[in-house]
Amino acid sequence: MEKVVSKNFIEQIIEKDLEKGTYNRICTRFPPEPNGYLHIGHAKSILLNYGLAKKYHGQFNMRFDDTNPKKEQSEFVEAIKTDIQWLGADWGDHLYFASNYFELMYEAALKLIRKGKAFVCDLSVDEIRKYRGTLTTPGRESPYRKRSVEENLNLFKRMKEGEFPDGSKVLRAKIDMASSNINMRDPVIYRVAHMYHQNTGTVWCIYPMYDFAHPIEDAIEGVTHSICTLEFEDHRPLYDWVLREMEYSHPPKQIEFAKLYLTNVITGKRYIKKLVEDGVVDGWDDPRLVSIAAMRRRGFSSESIKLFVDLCGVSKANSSVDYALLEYCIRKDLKLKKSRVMAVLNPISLVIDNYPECQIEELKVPNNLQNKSLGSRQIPFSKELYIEREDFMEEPPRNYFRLFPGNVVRLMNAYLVKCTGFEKDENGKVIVVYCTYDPASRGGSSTDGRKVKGTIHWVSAAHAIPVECRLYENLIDEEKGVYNEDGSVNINSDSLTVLKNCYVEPSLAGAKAYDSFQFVRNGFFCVDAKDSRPEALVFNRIVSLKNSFKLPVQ
RNA sequence: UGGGCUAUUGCCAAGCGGUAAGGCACAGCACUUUGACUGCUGUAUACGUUGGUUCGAAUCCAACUAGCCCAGCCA
Repeated sequence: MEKVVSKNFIEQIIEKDLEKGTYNRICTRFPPEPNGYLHIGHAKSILLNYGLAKKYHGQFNMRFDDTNPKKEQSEFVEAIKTDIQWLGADWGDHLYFASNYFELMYEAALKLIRKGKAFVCDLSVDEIRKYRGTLTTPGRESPYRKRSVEENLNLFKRMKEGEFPDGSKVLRAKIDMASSNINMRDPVIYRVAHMYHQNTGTVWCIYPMYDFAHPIEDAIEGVTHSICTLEFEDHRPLYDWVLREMEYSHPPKQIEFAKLYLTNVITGKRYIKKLVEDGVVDGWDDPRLVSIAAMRRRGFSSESIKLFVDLCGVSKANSSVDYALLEYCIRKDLKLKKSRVMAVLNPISLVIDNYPECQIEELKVPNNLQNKSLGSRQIPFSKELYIEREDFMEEPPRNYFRLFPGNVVRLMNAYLVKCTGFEKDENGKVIVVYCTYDPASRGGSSTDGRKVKGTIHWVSAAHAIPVECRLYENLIDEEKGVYNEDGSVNINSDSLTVLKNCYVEPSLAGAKAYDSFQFVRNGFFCVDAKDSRPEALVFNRIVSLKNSFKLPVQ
């Protein structure tokens, strides 16, 4: 696997910290909120954090940031764990839940109150918003800001005891209502929410806000480098404020990097959710999406995603990576690792005139020509085959070197055949192609030194397994761009093509969990190993077929 | 004159005052049991703009421009 030679800016920060002894050993973390499925963007964060911990012999923590019961479900906790494990980010014993720190956070809040740095505020949501001011005008102090420490202590404890209804009171940090950074204008740090929490049940009815909880979570776990995305940059002063007020001895530092975007691909969780709910796609793992589950189903290996993330790099510049890079990564990873089998997606019959009527040969073929260690398999060869319709042309253009009347091609791993004729139906559509084979060319090598330029794939008609094949194109209509003015997305109506009349070689028989892939012309196909419908092998197009046959420009 | 951040080729991205790495994409050649793969070659007189400092600037300074983020009791 390729190595990114240069060091990204986070690695430079870490190395400096290690050098200066700011930290003896680093600790990173991935802190998802269990409110949905993970996607390729999260993979960048996971692999970044895990990779850093590994590279610098530190620790990687998995932590569910479950401080808001309104949005979280245990179903997502399991899905996220599955995805992260699949990606290979091993958290060892370090699996944590922010909700397990609720007691500590409560005490931290108490400490803040005692220091006179927090107060209970009775303002309503709307009032708080009005008092907050705007981007260009300072805010005004809450009338409750001057409550005594004792009163605040008393009120906050009663909030915890469940005495007050949702929305009636909040705990706020006492910072600076005139700050140019709106996050510092006495931010709410605790709210009342009488509801069931997926981890703590009904033990609590007050929950800490992200800005208060996160630095404490990091500090408790001994996280040194708290890596998050750019939109949290404005929160860093507050993150540091909490750490300072709580007087931690070796406080973590927050570092922000740019999110990963893919050109013409929907990465926003909000949009993905809508596509799932509207039935545009058939679930969170629809192969046209870039959720981890979808990519896994489509046939991406975790190694390919790791490669992709590495090649994308880490910076603070907003950018959008080309999907072609992802395709490159999966090709690169699978190329030598997997067996290549044959399948015909758009079949046309090929009859070998001089091949004995009832003869069937078992040909031994290598599983991967470039990797002999993958061994070989037997596939049947007979008089009647299926070949790809595009591999025959009645009147070939210049430089076409596949099958046409009079031309010789190699049937991959089988024989050299010469096209002798063809037959059309009443509509003028070619239905069968005739040829003769050279028995001496078994295996595909000519005996007389002839150079055969064309090689095509095939399956034995009598033995091949009929399957349904699904070709997945970009879900987005690239011509129109991703988003409309009203915020809706432009769906490509041809994003899923179901080919009913496809054939795969018999070695794939019963392969309901077949983990292999297919190399057809320039196309790269994976057999869906996770498909729950064994009657339908699903082929996922990973690489566009746009280059499958390049006619010379006339 | 609200604050914060960013700007290097079609797309990512190194570079940290000494004369523009690398990858993807693209093009050409060679090789080839799939026109793939592989190998080789080519691709920014140019670093958002304009000034300045310097023997020397993508790197330092100034001004400007463009884009992204922030006014949740979300994370």
